[in-house]
Amino acid sequence: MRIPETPRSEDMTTQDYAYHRLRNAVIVGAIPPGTSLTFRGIALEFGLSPTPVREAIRRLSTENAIEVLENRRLRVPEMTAGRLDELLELRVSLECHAAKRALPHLTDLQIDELQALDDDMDRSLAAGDLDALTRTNQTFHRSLYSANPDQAAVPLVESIWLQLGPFLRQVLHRIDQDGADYHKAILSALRARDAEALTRALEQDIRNGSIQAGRVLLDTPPAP
Amino acid sequence: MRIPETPRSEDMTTQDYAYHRLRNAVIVGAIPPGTSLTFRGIALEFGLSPTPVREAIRRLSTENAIEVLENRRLRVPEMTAGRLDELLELRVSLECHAAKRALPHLTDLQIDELQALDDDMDRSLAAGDLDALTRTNQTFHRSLYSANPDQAAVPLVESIWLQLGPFLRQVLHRIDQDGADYHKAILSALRARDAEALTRALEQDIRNGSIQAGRVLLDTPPAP
DNA sequence: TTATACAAAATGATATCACATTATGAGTGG
DNA sequence: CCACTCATAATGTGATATCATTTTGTATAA
Repeated sequence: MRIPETPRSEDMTTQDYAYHRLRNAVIVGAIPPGTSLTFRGIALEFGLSPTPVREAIRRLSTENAIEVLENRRLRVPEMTAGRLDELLELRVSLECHAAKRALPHLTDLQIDELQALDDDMDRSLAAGDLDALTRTNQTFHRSLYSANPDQAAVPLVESIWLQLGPFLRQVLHRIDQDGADYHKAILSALRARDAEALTRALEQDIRNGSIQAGRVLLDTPPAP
Repeated sequence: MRIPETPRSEDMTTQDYAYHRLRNAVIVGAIPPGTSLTFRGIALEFGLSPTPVREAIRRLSTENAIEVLENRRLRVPEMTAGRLDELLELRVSLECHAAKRALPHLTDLQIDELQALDDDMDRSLAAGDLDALTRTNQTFHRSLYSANPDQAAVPLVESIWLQLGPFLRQVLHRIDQDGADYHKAILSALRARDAEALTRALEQDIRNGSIQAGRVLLDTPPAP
């Protein structure tokens, strides 16, 4: 097992570092679902003591990104067709709700910033940098919902992203084939302050990944 | 600061005990929002070492039940009118979604069990046991959504419950005045397999607490 | 070959300790 | 009465050690 390294700023706590490194590993699919992990193994690989690693993993297990089994093993949960459908419908429901409630708070300046993020994504796609694409896509959605100053949905959405992580990642290289860029539709809806069009575009943006992810899931049944 | 004790079974891990005891304290409102806590203070009060307490609090902060500030202090977040509204609308959106997706999986037997839980609540209300009422109410909702075998919404809903905890608790003694029992309406909608009526009843059930909580919030502005 | 038993190694959990950082409060000067 | 300084206490963090439990691998028996 090889977990990608991530940058660590000097004011970052060890526990935080372990959390972000593991989180990133889950999102980019570096830990295949079902892989058996141990606290001590991770601590050894990270060159840390078990204490901060345990705290990091407890946080991730609270977010349902990692399962803590009773037999002293940790793993990224397996995906099933039913769970995938459930997570995606939850995403649609939650993110449409969050977007609708953010809309009245959005300033023109903020829409410009979202536009810039979308341009970044176009560049990442052209450059074939899927990691950056994933990251910026999440920033795009997060920024949108965060326009609502009392917003409480983002942490929940992030938990779902974490659970979908490995699969959406696998699917990204197919999405560019699709060509349909729903972010453009989202941006026009924002500019027009059209809640109806906004949720329609967002729903398509999410469901598009859904269909593709479904295909990937069917192509790669879980190992026996 | 006095944190109520909670039962601890012998197979329960220390960290789990600390988590559940703190969680309960938040839900029953034993820790007033804004109260300043420390890891070591809690460890001392619980008679435990700081390590498992830290893990427990990290879990709770991931669920947004407790804030970890940079100035070495922990606290239960203050409630504002905006945040309350946000949390309640999120509850409506999320729980209606979860209920709709649970409905096709619900068996008659499971509906009977929900009916029994509702009867329990009536008894708790008559006996004036608000703690039991709170607990059983949550069990009612959780059981409903959990009928969906692939359900992923319950952990998210629980996070919102935790954030609303102290306020809904304060409000409970007013709700019995109201007399309207939306759980009865929920149960008939379930029996009739009527998704429309189900979400309507659920929405009212949640919003009812909403209105009452709003009043309480206005009655008790945060300390200066 | 398969099943069982058992010893050895690995693991999770948690208390303790050491260290750097931060808060606190008394004392001082304005 | 207020602002500032600074020594002391308190705190968060993380490494280490210990213990009970579980897993694992090997050897023995069927």
